[in-house]
Amino acid sequence: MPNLNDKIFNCEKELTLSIIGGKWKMLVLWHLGKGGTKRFGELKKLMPGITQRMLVNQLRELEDHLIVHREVYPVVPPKVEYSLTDQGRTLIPILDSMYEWGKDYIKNNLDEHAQPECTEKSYESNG
Amino acid sequence: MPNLNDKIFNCEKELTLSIIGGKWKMLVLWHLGKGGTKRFGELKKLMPGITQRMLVNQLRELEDHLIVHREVYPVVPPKVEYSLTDQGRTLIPILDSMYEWGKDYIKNNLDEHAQPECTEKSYESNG
DNA sequence: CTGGATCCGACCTGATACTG
DNA sequence: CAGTATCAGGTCGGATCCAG
Repeated sequence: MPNLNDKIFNCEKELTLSIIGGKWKMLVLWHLGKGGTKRFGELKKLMPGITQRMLVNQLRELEDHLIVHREVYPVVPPKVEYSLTDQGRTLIPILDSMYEWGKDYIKNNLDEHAQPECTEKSYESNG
Repeated sequence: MPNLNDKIFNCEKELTLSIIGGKWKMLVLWHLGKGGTKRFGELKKLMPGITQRMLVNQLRELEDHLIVHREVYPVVPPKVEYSLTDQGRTLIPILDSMYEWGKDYIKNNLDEHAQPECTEKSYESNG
């Protein structure tokens, strides 16, 4: 069992989990998968609760794991764009499954009259 | 967006993640899904690295979330059996996806000559 | 605009000892 | 056998300040 960053896993499921498991990683993946390439500021705007530090942090880890691509434009007002790699895109179906499962879970157990916030499947709005 | 245990989620994916996201939860789910009902001691034996405290802990959370069922037998040497609920079983396909993804990830990126430990799909050995 | 560096608190995880 | 109680360490997440 290979390890990722000096972490040992009992199973490859845990490797997968460690890649998408950060508090904000799935949200990043979601927005990138759904809206395509985004600038740092755009992502930040899309995730109201996140701090800069965390966004940079999560983005970096995703980049290290070859899930997102970081394109730096050497212009005077710095401009950096983030997008999913091909490999990152393969994660989307899993996120969708998790989204559906979570939705069902709410329906079956908590069953409150709350409206989910991520109603779009990531495939759709991307074109 | 309902919350689980006083935790707020940005999306139902995160609710799902919070249910399977514990360090040992997926392993528990895996063993229960693959091997069926198991006693506490059996689970502990199946997860060499885990401590009693953690196993109890993870099992309790899974139970609270209605993912595993806990059957207590009032006998002199205490006997407790754990099994997946119907709802818990619906999580297995997601774990399988994550397993497959992780396996591919290793193949494509780390590509070491290590042998995975969880080679069985949870469906197979259970039925 | 994008992100680095630092400090800090909360929570998760773990080792050990004890109990019905 | 199956837990509970306690104590301790480490990692994660977050606020704030600084820089190219």
